[in-house]
Amino acid sequence: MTKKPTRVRFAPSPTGPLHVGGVRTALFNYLFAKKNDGAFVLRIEDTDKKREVEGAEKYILDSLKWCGISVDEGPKIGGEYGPYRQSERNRLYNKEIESLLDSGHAYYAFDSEEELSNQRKECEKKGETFMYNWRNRLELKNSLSMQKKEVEMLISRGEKHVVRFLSPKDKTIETFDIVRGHSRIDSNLIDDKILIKADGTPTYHFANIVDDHHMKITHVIRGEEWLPSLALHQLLYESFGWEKPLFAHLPLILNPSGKGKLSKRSGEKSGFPVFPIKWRGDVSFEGFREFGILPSGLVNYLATLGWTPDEEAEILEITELIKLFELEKVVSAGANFDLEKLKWNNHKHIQNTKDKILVEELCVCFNEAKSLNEKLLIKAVGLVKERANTVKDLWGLLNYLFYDPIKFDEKSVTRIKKEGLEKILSAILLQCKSASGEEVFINDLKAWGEENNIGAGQIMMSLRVVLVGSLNGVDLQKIVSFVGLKNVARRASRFLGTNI
RNA sequence: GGCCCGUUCGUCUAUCGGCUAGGACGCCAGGUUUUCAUCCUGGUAAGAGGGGUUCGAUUCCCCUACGGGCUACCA
Repeated sequence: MTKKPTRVRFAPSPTGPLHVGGVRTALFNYLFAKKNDGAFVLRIEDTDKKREVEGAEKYILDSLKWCGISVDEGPKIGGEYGPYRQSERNRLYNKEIESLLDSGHAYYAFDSEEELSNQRKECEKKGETFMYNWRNRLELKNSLSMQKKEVEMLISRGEKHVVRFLSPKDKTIETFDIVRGHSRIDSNLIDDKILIKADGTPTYHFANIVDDHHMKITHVIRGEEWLPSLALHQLLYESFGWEKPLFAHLPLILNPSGKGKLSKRSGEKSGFPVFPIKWRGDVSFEGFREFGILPSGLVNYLATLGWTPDEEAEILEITELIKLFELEKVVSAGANFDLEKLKWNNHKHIQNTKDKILVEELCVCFNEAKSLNEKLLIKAVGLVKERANTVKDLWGLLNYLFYDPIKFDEKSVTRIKKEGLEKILSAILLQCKSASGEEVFINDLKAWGEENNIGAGQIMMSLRVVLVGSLNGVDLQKIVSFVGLKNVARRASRFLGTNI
């Protein structure tokens, strides 16, 4: 038997910016596809035109691209099984619903939304849940309870109607999920879900099954929020007589406190974004990119949230993640989002990233960075990057390499305000004028200290405060070499002017 | 409310019945750094509770508790 080629899909609906939960779902699909030499399909589930948000589809594409997740088939990219927007596949859904109607697995229903919502409210009053299924379908307005002629009449008259799935009675549905294993569901608890809405468009449940089948999807990897409808989906496959794909439901990403799904609000509360890149809509939201997170860092962190590679390595590029990925090893419990660990992960990725690329990302975060000399900026980034957790950190870390300190840290200043400070400062100024050059600046200064009986520590700390504004920063000789003697002299006289 | 899923250090997780419960983040301490950070070393800290099954349960089963998800002509 020849194995069918692996095909997975990521199927977001364009109702707003894609959030990290979605990014992780896409990532797991992608890793699984690439691991198995398969195809990663992007399908836009835009069946609900009311909720569609302009720019969302582009945002999804841009986000995936930024993360390094390449799409094999999808809108704009094309592919053998297109179109890849559900709104462009209505003909297919219409054709397929006919077959379910013919086989008796689906039926027409004429109840208005208002009627149903009233029923729902009444049930609620009694503490019950309204369910459209075997219990009550014969008391409602549909092609099962009405005469055939009447139904035909209503339809030919253009009466508003939906198509519902006829869920079976007294059946046990055995479901299988790669991360959760086997489960049994009582079909009596399933309702007659609407398959085709009154406007003629399909609902998620229907379009999803039809598309997965026609797009030859072999593995459905999606969020846990779909687990409750797994039985329904299996029933739908059976009704069509189609072979069903394998399912894997990913655990949800919870907010840092573990209470509830990670949301924009919970992110804001904890001070971090939940979107990959900047969203420009009616309101704009910052993304992880603007927050200073590298795509490789985000991808690495997200991949290990709910999955651990066999190897001990924790810092992995996407190509390595592909090699190690195993869907079977995905954990089943939800995971709290931990900013600290993301930052640590990102710190490691910064070390592995070329300075030039870091500068590009830095310019995304700070407009001001664009006005600096690129070559110098690259050099500066190389000097400070080992201290940075985020790209944004770099800016604060390299500031003193380009700008004279404006403020002097009080604590640092008190620490250097000792006997001999003025002498040190004049020595520094004098040293700047000497012809021996900047590369031996520190050595010469040390020698001067020895001759004058002033400790090297005091000299170095003083020079540091003069140059940086506080007791922080990279190796002093490196700073001197970077800024040049002219700047050292200016900073020293400025310090003299403001602090002495 | 009903249904579904889950529960190991504060957090992410390892363990496929033998455990002195391992690793990572964080935190703390020490070392390196004539500063700070990085880095290195060490430390801290866990099986929700109760019943079974078993020679032996973190691991298998049941109950309870807690948490999450779903319950739309949204996806």
